[in-house]
Amino acid sequence: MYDVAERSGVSIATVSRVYRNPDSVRAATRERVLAAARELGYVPSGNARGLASRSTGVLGLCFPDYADPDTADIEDDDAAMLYSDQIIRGMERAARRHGYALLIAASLEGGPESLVAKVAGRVDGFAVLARTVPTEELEVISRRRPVVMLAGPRADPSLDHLDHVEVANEDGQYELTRHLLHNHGLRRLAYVGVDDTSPDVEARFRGFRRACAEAGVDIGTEPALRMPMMTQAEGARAADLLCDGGTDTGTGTDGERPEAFVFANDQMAVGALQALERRGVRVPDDVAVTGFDGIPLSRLVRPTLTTVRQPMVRLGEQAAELLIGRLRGQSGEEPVSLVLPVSVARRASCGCADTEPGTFGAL
Amino acid sequence: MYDVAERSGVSIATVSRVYRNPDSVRAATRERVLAAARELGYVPSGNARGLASRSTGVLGLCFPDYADPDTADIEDDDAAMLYSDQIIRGMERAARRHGYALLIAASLEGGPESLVAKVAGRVDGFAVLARTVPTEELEVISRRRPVVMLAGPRADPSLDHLDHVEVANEDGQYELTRHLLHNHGLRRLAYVGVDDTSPDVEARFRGFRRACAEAGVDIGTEPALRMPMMTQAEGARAADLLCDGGTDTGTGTDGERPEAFVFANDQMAVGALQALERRGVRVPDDVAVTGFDGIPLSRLVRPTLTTVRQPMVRLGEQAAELLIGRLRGQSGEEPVSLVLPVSVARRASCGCADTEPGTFGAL
DNA sequence: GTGAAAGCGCTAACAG
DNA sequence: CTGTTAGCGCTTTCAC
Repeated sequence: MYDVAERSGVSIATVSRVYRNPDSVRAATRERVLAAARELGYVPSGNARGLASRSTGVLGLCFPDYADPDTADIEDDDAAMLYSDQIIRGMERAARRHGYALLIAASLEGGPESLVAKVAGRVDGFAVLARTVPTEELEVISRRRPVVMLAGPRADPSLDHLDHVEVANEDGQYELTRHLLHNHGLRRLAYVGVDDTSPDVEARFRGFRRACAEAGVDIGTEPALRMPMMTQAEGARAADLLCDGGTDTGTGTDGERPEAFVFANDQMAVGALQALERRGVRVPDDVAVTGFDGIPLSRLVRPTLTTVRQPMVRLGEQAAELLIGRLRGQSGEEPVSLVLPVSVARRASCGCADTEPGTFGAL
Repeated sequence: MYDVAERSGVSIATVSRVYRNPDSVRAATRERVLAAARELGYVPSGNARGLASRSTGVLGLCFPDYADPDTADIEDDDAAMLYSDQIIRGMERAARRHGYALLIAASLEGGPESLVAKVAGRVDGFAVLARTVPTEELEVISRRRPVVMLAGPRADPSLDHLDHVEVANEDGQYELTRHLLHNHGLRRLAYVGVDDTSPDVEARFRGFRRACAEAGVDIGTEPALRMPMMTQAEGARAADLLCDGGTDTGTGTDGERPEAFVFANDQMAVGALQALERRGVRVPDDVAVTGFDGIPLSRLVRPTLTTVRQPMVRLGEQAAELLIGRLRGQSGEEPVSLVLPVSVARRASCGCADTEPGTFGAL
């Protein structure tokens, strides 16, 4: 910058002005500066800028490196769009609309200084996919810049002051379950959750229970099954267990095979479809299967999977909007908490005709 | 940082050491510092750090905001994974492996200071999707930091010094065309390109020509058709034109409908499938249709689309590796140029049985 | 092992 | 409209 100033015969202040506020500089001067900059190959230092102006014009996003090994190599992993990809997309778009760029990093452990801290130090504010970052670290960081939590509701009270966006897990599962109950007249439903108690999954289960309770179907207070992980492999295992009557908790089935397997996510449901096909159990004729999430894979499997679609792109957009609102000092003091609506995708695996666009109709 | 130093009774130099090189500080001191930092909610400033150490630990990526309006709202645009998404994924992963974060921004016009410049100023090096950034600007920036071009080959000689990675467009199209020629015995092939001459598309067409020439099929030196854009709508229009004998250039068909429509990308091919269905022309019985890219949609349409799959995730990974190599001062002076291999996906639209995993087999 | 001091490259008043 | 002058918060020799 000093060189540019010298070469164009002005002060560094003027060079600075040319970039930050072009109109405040006489056109001729401006051209001279720009020309010098071009000749010198001048690239303004974002760091120095940020330091001096205490703001970076960058938003951050931390997400888990969620690579389910089961799906990792489908199509060289080209086709399977993960949550994080969609959130990234939404957030980048919204950020860009407001002139921000997006810094992304999957969480990674580290010494006293994790990648999160590194990201945090380079952005004006950032979003975190729930449970990606140690609570304590988040707490510390959130004292200095706006942070919004994504998807997982405020698990920890020490994080209650954070803004937060999630999807309607409970309502979605409730609607789906009602569909099974009322439209398909099913009664013996088995819910498959996960050991590791996740707020999202618990909310979904609550929706399931509520629907069952309203229909007078007793399914107990616990999922029929809790698997250690929410992967395809575990989904397949769950299906096997359920078929073999390996459980009698909360299915209301007394060992009989349930009429519907209600999975806490699509991954497991897809694994189940696979296992059922292997065993020769027909879906949906012999048993209905449902998932949750609406991942692209859910439309690729046969039968197509009935599920609850989450608006992940919107999630990312909302995160950016919220952060930018905070940065502008709008959105008062109160922490904001948004719940994005979901929609039930009725497809073949519950016995519906798959009328959904997509196979070709969408084109 | 000064506060942390004071509170823990050390100098700022020591605080700095605790974060950058923990082992150079006595354990007791270190703990004291860390505790103070926690109490104060200290978040190291990435900017100040970068300024002082002249490096950011961040890689950048500029991509076009490629939102084909035709596909934009499929499934709330949740399902359609764009190129950029895959490249982002690959690049983030590779960057992370080496301790870098990734700063992303879709290109956007601006005053003297575009978003690109902003990104450039905040990263140690970055990748650019071809034709996303004005050549001149790139030239200037690349004098200061490593830049790698993605996908589009060195269009401009002033950019010849840049590293660059692309996919085997020509070979891919060549293989696909040979398949049509030899395995399906087709002769009257029509290639559909685009007006706006793109290096990728030209390379693909060269592959097409080469295969035709080798098989003794004359198709002239120009694509049968060049559409203004590579969208579904244009693909549909192209199919109509071809069916109506609206061209007699280079099809070798003299107005008769060609036996195969070879599209320069999947988008157009998908649009064509749609148009053909409308007209009652059966694919592949009446005419074969092929695309290029291997977008997820190509597996969702019926018939599934025969195409050439590009390894976009690898592209992103390579970009990151290349940059990091440069930053480490490895990879000598010479610009590196990589060509990633592609693979032909033989699916239903060319008359092959779609044996490809994915519908269920992949699970 | 720890402190002191000199910048890193830019922005933002404040004068002129 | 343009120049002067302080820092912004950290890293980094170089002493101690």
